[in-house]
Amino acid sequence: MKQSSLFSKTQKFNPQDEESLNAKLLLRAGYVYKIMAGVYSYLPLGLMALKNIENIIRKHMVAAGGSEIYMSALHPKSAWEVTGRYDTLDVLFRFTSFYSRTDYVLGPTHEEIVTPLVKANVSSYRDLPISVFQFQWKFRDEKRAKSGLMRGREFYMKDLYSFHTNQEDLDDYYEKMTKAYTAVFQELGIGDKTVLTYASGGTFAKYSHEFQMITDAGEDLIHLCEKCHVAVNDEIYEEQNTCPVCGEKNLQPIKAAEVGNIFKLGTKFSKAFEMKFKDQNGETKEAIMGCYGIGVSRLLGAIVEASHDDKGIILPEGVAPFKFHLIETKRGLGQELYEKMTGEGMSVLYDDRDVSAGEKFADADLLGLPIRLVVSEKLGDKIEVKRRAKEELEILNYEDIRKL
RNA sequence: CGGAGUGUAGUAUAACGGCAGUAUACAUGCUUUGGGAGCAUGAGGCCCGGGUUCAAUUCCCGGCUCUCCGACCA
Repeated sequence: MKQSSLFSKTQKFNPQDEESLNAKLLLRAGYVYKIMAGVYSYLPLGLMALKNIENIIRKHMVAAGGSEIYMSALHPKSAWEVTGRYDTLDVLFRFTSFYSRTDYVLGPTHEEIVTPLVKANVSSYRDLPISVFQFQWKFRDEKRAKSGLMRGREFYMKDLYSFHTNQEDLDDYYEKMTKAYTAVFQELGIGDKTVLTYASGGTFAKYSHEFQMITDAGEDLIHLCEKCHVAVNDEIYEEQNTCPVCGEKNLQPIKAAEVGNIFKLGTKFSKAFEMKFKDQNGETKEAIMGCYGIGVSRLLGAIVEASHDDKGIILPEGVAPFKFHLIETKRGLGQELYEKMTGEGMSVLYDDRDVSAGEKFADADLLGLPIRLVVSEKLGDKIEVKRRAKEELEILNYEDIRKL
């Protein structure tokens, strides 16, 4: 894409009413635009990055047997009355139709919607297990939105729900999902910083598991076992606690941001909605459920928190909206290379704007695309290559670029 | 929701009880082209409501907004 036709623009100054790094950088770089506290519009670069994260997650969910669906964000009050959460869930956005005086809910999560849906499509053990997932904007009336994309009132999330005939089958699938999540964060480039964390399990399990990315920008305190790369959330941690895997006593307290959460729901929702099936013996049983979430928009914020320098964002290749950022020091100089590269299917943002070279360099650092290419008169046919995450410059031929 | 702060142009900021200034971005022209270039010209602004005052962007009260701390977080 040509940068001259890119919708968003960079900003020279940090916004004065933002403290968090991800908000400052993403706003300045023109990835997002702030509407109000905890609510952002996604501009082309931000949306592309978001979709890249989404696609990586989708790939692993499909590989784990998930079927992608889309459930409405607008919910009837009645669904939430079934579980009693209409009255008890404080983050629930409720509103009333001006015309009919009907009450509605904006979906903060989808157990109340997915359970009746699966009920309508499952009647036998032969239909199970089944897992469905979706990507969707969720709405939660957070008392205090904060930290840029990290805690918003409207946020993008992947939520997957699994339904099983028995506990062992849920346990197996839960294990499978744990592996899938690990693979997702690895592919997103934050695998080293993201640890499986034991958290409160609710009524049906001893633990739930969070995937916590270590960062000072996080809200959570976890106790890390450096040997096993797992942690215990402070909310269930007690002094005598040891690593749940190896028994190590000295766990390190450290701040982290929750980027994923997997949870065994048991029969809580299948009971409420009477989501039953007939087993081999013709007996009627309630399905056993699990749910598995990943905060997609929060991940974009978390990745920026984890990967930046004083000049701007440094995006991992799987997330970056483009792989290459092509800069020309004189107008038109990069045109030919740009056409050649896009002709061969390479992902390149070509800065063809009529601005000074200095401004282009500064913007390239701010946007944080993985590989910067420079063409100039002094280089001739050669191309200067610099990785955003590194200092070194290389002067290469086109053939070398192709190998990248 | 409790506490603290904040609010001036698209963005970042300054000053002031009496014509609101600068930088940047924007428009036009010329110059320039490897680290946010230069000159000239132009357009653009005091969160809302009330009070005090001859006069309020400025002081007072209330509201709203955003940020931070806390509480909250299937």
